[in-house]
This record gives sequence, structure tokens and C-alpha cells, in this order.
Amino acid sequence: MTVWDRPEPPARPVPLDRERIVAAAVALADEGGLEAVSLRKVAARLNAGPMRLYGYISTKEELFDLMVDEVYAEILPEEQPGDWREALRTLAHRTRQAALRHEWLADLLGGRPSLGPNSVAVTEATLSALDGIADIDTVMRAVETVSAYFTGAIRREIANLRAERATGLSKHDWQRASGPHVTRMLATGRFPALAKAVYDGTDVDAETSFATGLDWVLDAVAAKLTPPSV
Amino acid sequence: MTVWDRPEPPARPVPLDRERIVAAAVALADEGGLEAVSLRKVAARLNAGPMRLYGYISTKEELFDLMVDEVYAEILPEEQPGDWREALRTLAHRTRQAALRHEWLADLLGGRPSLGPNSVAVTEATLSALDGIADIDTVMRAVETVSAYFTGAIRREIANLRAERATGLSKHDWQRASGPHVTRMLATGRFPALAKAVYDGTDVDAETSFATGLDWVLDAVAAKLTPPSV
DNA sequence: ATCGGTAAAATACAGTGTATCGACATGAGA
DNA sequence: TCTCATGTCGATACACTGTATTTTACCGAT
Repeated sequence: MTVWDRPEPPARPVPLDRERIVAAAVALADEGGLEAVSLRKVAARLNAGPMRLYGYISTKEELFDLMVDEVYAEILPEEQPGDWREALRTLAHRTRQAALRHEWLADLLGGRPSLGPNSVAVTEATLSALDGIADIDTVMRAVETVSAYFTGAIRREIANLRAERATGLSKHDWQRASGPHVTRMLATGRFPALAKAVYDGTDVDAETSFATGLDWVLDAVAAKLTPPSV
Repeated sequence: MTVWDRPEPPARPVPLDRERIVAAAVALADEGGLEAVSLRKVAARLNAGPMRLYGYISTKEELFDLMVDEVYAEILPEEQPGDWREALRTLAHRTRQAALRHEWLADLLGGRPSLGPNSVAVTEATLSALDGIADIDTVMRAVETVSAYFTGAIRREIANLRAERATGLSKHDWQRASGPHVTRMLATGRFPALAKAVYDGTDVDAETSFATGLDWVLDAVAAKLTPPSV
């Protein structure tokens, strides 16, 4: 039987691994948000059937965990920072930047404990940068407090960003004029403090606001690390 | 034709309103988490067809918004607090307690801007408690910083709580022994700082940890409001 | 009594995560 | 070289989702 008679061997499926799966999922999420990530679509990107993925993950939540850890690889700073303050500040800013690149991260941040290799590495790097500046408990409290701050701040920033995008208006315009609901509420006069804030407040860009709040929190941490000489 | 011959008039559908819908949704979420909330199940609780809800909300996300605002009614403190610090502290603690009663709140907190009546009322109350202690921009920064902190802290607390519940173990045991993954990682010796934190750190209960971090942040705010006499 | 408008219900659709099952290519043993 | 067990992949299936569209049935007005 000649080659011409024999059919080609059936296309062996492209070998898969978690890395490829996570990359596909991240790409989908970057393009269309978390809700664009379905196991079927991820699998389709890899020329595979949906059920194929269950050899690598056993639930969709696990895929999200892997995605988050993938992003933590971007967050891990490449060089050891100078002092503890620099370490915490960079951690915060790098997390924020990662969330701006992958907005879906804001939906997942703080949603489940992160135990993947990259996020553990980030934790290790952070803790080691704070090692020795105070007792462990204080250090832990410091890290947790700062993390809580930037987690919350990032979430709010992304939430606002999406809301603005949804109306197609700048934050300024959105607050002032567009949201007829807000305008009407303020016009009732029942919320004087809020009205004052909206009308008399200065618009600061998100990054500055983030950095300022962060500095406050870092100041607070500093105060606890080196207590006032009393 | 006697009464006996005449059939009963067809059961007119129970009148609906948003309040009832939201209450049903909240009940479902309290029992089974956010993912237990489906429009079909909510409607079923009200003896209605699923499509009936679309007269009151136009999307599931809107239902979530209503649910969040419903909880903000619980958060709004009944009496005006003494000073700004008390105001921010109570806000934080009341939000946390609400999240402990309605764990699904942690999934929604900070996810979208809250513009409902109750959450606006909370904002108004908070801002008015801080009114006059500094210029508006500083006040705004203070409120946003504290909110970011407790949003993030609450999210982490609930996330940990769920993780513990999933393993059926206490946080202590979970960290120490149960998570074989963590144990193995620490055993590699590649994460000395983390290992130190896990093994030498004191376990503090979530509430204390929350309150401590909150106090730090409030201290930071205080420092900005009444700058040191330099 | 009939008609029109409206509000509810039924149906429909495209999609989801995941369990189950059948086919089939591959490596081992004869 | 043939057979058979094995394990992997794809197809199928199920129960469910959010929501659009169509059908039904009532009410009030003519």
C-alpha cells in the first residue's frame, strides 16, 4: 500500500499544560473581562474540547487562582528594594499597575487567599524586606494593613474607571453633570456635605490619590515601627 | 348560577415591589451565597415567573446594586457620633459587622460605585461628621483612605473565613498543619521570612487585627488633619 | 359585547460548568 | 505481528443560567 493510499495519521492533539491554559484565559480576560472567560472559550483557543481542561484544573475557580498567580509574577519586583517603605510602596504600585493592565484582577483581588508560587514569592519578598525592623507581629500587621489599603483602593479605582467608561464621560463630567441621579439627589439639598464635596472638591487623578493615601498609611506604619520617644 | 357553580376568580398575582424582590434575593444570598441568587429562584420565592422581575430591574447586576444598598441601611449608624474619629471607626465596624451577617457583601464591596439612597446617606453622614475639621480635599482623602482600608480588610477576612470553613479547621491549624501545600513550601526553606511569620507569629483574632489596622490608619488621618507643629 | 391595551406567563435561545460515556490511539506482552 | 489493556480525548448530556420574544388572559372603555 503506497503512501498515497494511506491516510495521514490523525492529528495528534496539541499537548497542553497549565501555562498555555492560563495564558489563554488571561488573554480572554484581558480582552473581554472575567465574564468572557468560559472553559469552552479557553479550550477553543487551544483547539481542544472543554473537558480536556479538567485534566489540569478541577474547577473554574482554580483557573482563576492560576490566573491571579500568573499576574503576581508581574508584581514581584525584580530587585530588592532599599528600605521597608520602598518595598511596601513598590508592592502597592506594582499591584496597581498590574490591575490597570488586567482589570479583571480587581474582581479577584482579596477574593480568596493566594497560595500560588508567585504570590507566595511576593509575600516572602515583602516580609523579608521588613524583617528586623520590628517584632514579627508588628511586621505582619504592617503588611496586612498596607495590603488592605491598596486592595480596597485598587478595587474602587477600577470600579470608578468602569463606571466612567460606561457613560463615556470623564470623571469630572460624570460627577458634575451626567449622572442625573446624583445631580437630582444633590439638588434636593438633603446632602449638604456630599454636595460640598462634589462641587468644591478638587479633582485629583487616581494615581495621585492612590499615592497620597498610601503615603498616609505608610506614615502610620512608620509611627508604629519607631514609636515616638515618650 | 350559584356560588357553587361559579369558579373562583383566577388568583391575581401577588403585587410585587423592589423591596420584596430585594428581600428575597438577600435571603437567598444569606443562605447560599451570591451564586445561589438566580433570577429564577428569586422569582420563585415570590410566586412569580422569572420575567416578572424585569419590570423592576433590568439586569441582574442592578439587583445586586439594590441588595448592597439594602445592607447599607444596616450600616447607617442611628445616632450622630461624637467626633470624626468615632464616626470613621463606627462606619468601619458597622460595615464589617454587616459583612459578617451577609458574607456575600464582601464579594460586592467596592465592586461598583454605590449610588443608592442608603449608601449615599452613609456617605453624607460620614462627610458631615468630618465637616470642618480640614479642607474638603483632605476630608475626602481621609474618607477614601479609611474606606479603602476597611474594604480590603473585610474582603480578606471573609476570604480567610471561607477558606478555613472549607477545610473545616481553625485558622491556626490550617496555617500550621493542614494546608500540606503551605507546609511543604515552608519546609523547602526557600521562604524564611514567611516561615518565621507563620511559626513565630502570634495568632490574633480577626476583629482585633481589623481594629488595630484601623487605628493605625486613623492615626495617620489624625496626623494629616492636625499637622505636627513644625 | 367587543375591542384594545397592558401585564404576566410561557416559551425560546444561546450559553454556562461539569458528569458520564464511548471511541480510539498507544504501549506492553505474546 | 497481533492482541489486549490503558488511559486520554472528544462527544454527548444535564441541569441551569440570564434574558428576548411570543402568547395568553385579563381589565377597562367604548
